[in-house]
Amino acid sequence: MERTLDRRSQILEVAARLFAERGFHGVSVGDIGRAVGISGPALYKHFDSKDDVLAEMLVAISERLLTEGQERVAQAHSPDAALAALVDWHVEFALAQPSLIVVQDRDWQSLAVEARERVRSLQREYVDLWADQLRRRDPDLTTDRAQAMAHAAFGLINSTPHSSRLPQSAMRELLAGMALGSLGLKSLS
Amino acid sequence: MERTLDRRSQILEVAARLFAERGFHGVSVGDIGRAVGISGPALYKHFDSKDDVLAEMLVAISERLLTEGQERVAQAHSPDAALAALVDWHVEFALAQPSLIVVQDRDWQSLAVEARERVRSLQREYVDLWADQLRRRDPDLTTDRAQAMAHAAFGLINSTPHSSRLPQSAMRELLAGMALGSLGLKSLS
DNA sequence: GCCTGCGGTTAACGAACGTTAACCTCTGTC
DNA sequence: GACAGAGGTTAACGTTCGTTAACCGCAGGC
Repeated sequence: MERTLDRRSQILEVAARLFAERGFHGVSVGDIGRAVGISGPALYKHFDSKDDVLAEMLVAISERLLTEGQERVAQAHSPDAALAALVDWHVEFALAQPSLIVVQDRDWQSLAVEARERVRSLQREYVDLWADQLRRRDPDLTTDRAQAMAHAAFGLINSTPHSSRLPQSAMRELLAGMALGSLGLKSLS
Repeated sequence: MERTLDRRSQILEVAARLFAERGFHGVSVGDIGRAVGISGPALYKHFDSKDDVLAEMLVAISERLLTEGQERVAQAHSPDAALAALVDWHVEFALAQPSLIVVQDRDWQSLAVEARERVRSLQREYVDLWADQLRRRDPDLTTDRAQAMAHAAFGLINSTPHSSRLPQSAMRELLAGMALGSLGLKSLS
């Protein structure tokens, strides 16, 4: 069954899909309500506002990406292993939650200031998690350059919603291989 | 001076910047008018509708990316050289027109059916331009996989609006190197 | 067996949107 | 020097939006 998540989670899930398809401003609260089987203003029994739905969604993603990323880095025994673990994690997340990935880099600008700054700060920390490992591997790398490399790797991996023709396992292997290649790590196969 | 482009081009340019910042649905015709120094409905002296502005913008980008890409491939003497030329071209375009890059992959879904299909078709052709060169280089590559690789490379290169800390020439070199690395080509330096 | 509160409903609101209408002011043409 | 058209203006339109208000049914605790 599984469609008996509590309403709140169900709304978040469905709203993510709609936001990914049409953008935050392209989706009305009526659309969201209809998609979960309630109608319009009932949404306000669960959230303070439409902006709140987006905020909760984006803060949750950013936190999840960061904390799981930190854990995987902590368990790695070399910068190369850490980077491989980060790539695997990001690929896994992007393949499992393509809608969230799309919303995260398309609609964060629609957040109210407070939530926006929280999300930005978490994202910066996540970028730096990658950048630090890159600089441990190559101490000549400047911080700016390492951050730009992390962003580029995210862009590569986050492209997955744009090309869903491949089976998931093939896509996972392809994206991980390309990401490692782009960062100058030798791919396994 | 140069700010005496004809109004039409000026509107397209300014609208691209606004759409990139806030999304198509997050920008009103009043916003666009204000940004070019006229007010609201005056825009209709130059375009049939707000959708028309977006359509013209996106069709122009897609055509430009494709035709210049085709020319660069035609002048290359090997698949490797063709891919390097495509990477250089895409990087150059993304650095010169970050707003257009953002709008192109964020707001194409807001297009009316006709324009949307035209843009999609041009984009498919551009993807295949890349995919064909990848398959000439490695005949074992399936079409689906080659297309996914092209999309991933676009994602990497198109990440440039998200990280503008580096000087442009350093960014050009970084993105080109990473893109080639992701595609399995040996980078020059 | 009442009552409280959760999760719904429909109706209504003011604001903002895209667009149209009506009008004005130049500028170049015959 | 009348006139047409290009490119502006403000006022006004209908629609849609996010949100609030008022109301209702039902489950669980006392």
